[in-house]
Amino acid sequence: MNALSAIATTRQLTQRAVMRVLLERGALSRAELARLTGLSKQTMSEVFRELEGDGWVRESGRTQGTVGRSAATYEICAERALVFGADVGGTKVQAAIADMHGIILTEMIEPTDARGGEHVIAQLARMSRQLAERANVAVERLLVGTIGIPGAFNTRSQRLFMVPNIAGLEGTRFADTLATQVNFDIHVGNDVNMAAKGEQWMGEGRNVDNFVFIAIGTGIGMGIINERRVLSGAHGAAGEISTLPIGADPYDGRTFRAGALETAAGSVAIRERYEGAGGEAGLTVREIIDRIASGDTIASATLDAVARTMAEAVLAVSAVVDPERVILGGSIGARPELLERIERLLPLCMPSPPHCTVSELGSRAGLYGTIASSLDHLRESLFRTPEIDLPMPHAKPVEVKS
Amino acid sequence: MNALSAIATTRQLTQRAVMRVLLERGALSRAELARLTGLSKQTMSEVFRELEGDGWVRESGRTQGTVGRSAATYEICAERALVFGADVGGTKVQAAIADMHGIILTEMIEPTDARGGEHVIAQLARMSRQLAERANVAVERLLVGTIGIPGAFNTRSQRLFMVPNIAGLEGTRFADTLATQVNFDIHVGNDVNMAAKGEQWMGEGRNVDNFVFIAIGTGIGMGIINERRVLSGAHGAAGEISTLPIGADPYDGRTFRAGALETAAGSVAIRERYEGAGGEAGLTVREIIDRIASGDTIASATLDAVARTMAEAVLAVSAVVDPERVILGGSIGARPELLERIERLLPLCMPSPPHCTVSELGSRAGLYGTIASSLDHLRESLFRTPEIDLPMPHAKPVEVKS
DNA sequence: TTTAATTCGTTCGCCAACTTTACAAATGGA
DNA sequence: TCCATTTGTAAAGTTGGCGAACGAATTAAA
Repeated sequence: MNALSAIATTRQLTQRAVMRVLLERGALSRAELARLTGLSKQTMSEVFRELEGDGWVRESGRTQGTVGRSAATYEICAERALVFGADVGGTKVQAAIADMHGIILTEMIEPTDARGGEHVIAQLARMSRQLAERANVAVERLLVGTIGIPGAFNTRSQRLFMVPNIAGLEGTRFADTLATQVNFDIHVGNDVNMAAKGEQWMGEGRNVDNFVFIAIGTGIGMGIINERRVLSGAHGAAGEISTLPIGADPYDGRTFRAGALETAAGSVAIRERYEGAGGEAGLTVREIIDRIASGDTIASATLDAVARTMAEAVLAVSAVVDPERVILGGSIGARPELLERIERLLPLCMPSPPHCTVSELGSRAGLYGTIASSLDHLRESLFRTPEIDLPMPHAKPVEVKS
Repeated sequence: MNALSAIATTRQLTQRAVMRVLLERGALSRAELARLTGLSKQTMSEVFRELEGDGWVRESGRTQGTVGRSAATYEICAERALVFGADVGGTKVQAAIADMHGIILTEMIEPTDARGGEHVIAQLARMSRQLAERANVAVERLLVGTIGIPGAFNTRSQRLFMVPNIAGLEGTRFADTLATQVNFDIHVGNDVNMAAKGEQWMGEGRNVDNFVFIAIGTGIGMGIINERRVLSGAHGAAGEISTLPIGADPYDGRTFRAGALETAAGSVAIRERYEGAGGEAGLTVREIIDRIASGDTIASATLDAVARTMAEAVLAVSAVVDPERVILGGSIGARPELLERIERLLPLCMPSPPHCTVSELGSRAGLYGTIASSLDHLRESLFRTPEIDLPMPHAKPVEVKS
């Protein structure tokens, strides 16, 4: 609490309280808001004068039909503050901008700039400008952006690690660099974590406080939502379950890099397993799974084996973080044939298996997650009551006196 | 923000800010505090008059040696609010009370009431009274208590589950029942989580934001500290790693109850393995490990195998929650012979293993954890700035407009 | 159509909490 | 001894919010 602020914050607090309620409940009259917040009507009038002056709210109509004088209702100017989100993959970039309600105004997809590094960053900056232009809004309205990337962003060092799929980003201060080019706050997250966040916002994870999103495709990754928040771990590597010691010997040198689980259940493993069991060579995983319907027993057995491994992975994950639900995604994870098998196997290896489903948002989960994350940060910065926090050291000397 | 509060909170906020700084920095003068908080000297004087009147602070001395008039310094009356902590095990109960600084005033140990259920609850209530009496403080000063229990406490239903070691507690509303008998807030946590919290406060987990505490004894359990907070999971079962599918086949009916990992690396498994390999029958695990020093190769090989399994468990845990550090505890986990072996094995199965250590607090970790947890709750209720929170619904309809 | 009841939103007077300015009191150093 | 410096209090002013009262608007009832 700095000089002058002690009192000045009071008004800020009430403004924020009003904005929060308004964002939640939609259009409301001043009198209703006074009742909801416990503030007085006069205060409410004054607060609204200020908020309206700053463009945060506007009159939206009048109440009718009830006894008594009709009231003016106010609503949030949702486009007063906008957010940017982009899901950067090895091949394509999906990006969008949304207003404070999370309504997506514009969205676009283009191939990831193959030159990587600075070029990708410049590409993202350009896309944010283009999206604003197309939506016909001032770029200055963009206040927060979140980028999902297949890699680990170390929040302490502010550097990106483990980004094999995009050239020239390893070890860069990605967020800072981009932030200087776009003039708004940038947050960076792992793409699978973002997909999990997307499912939390708009998909199978709605109203679920603790769940995991497992993406099974070329690689295997997981995003953990714990108490409604993304769990990142010490180095931003939480959920990197490709290395789980399941399905293959983790001490084997060949599994060291890709990880035991990925070696056993990734798409390469599936093809090898299928071909090794006498299946036709050269098929994609999608084609192999498609063949199950037409009675290909080798394909079926292959998927059985994968399911058995993945069920063990679900067991392992449940043992550690105890999710309420498991959402499967990715090109392989989204297949109902796999879900079926996993659901059959789980009760055989654990007493109370978590509820399993398939991703609701598919390839859009990551993009939605970046928007959701941006909205979180936006609301946090706009509406959170500021903590008076000098860090409170936790460890104090203990003397046992008796 | 409820009725009437908007104004009333302002002074509360400043009082809390002052208390926080004072708790952190120790004795300070009013002028110093004014500078630190940014509030004016007069406000500070007034706030101190109030705090002193309520018994929260007292004059502790005067500054000397500096230019200018000497100032009166104030300190927190640490014994103004006390906390209770108890670690309930199958055989014994460790309990203590501490002041606001975490200084333990009294502590005691007694056998767990074998009749279980209500009797254990009554025992805890009595112990809290006895401890207060012995420390010569009024019981009314006790404001918060935390109980560590080998089981899972479901915060939603407020009921205890999976408490095989203490009779008559399964499914009870433990916290509520105890709270009515003691007249202060009661929080309940898993004993291993509490041990982790203890290590965070006073042991190997100091200043480590993300770590896990693995207890290896008769059973195997884990407490996860994520971003400085205990990670509980959806059903309070996070960290129940005895069921990890490692070291034994999880689909095997025999491992279904105890869990694969525990079947492979618990104390029963160690004895069986040792005897199965031709070791002397009837030894305790402690004795088996002790024999390694005197050249018992069977004992050494037995522990090698356990270490190999536990290293895989560490790998699995790291893959999921990415801890910065792993702390080993429990009668077996605390043995340096095991740590040595695990540390040798980890680099063979994972690229960047977490730092591993042995518990610093040993059997006191759990008790310390309950005290730390109580202090957290106490400080939260006394000093946290209240959030104005009508829950902010996150999911809003999205319309893709373009 | 008139009147009553009800609700909205503003004005007025007041309070609580903080700030700035001013100043007396205490203290170490020149 | 005097002075610069710092502490702590007093007085006056500012900001934000509250309750009461009241006019305005609107529906319900007479």
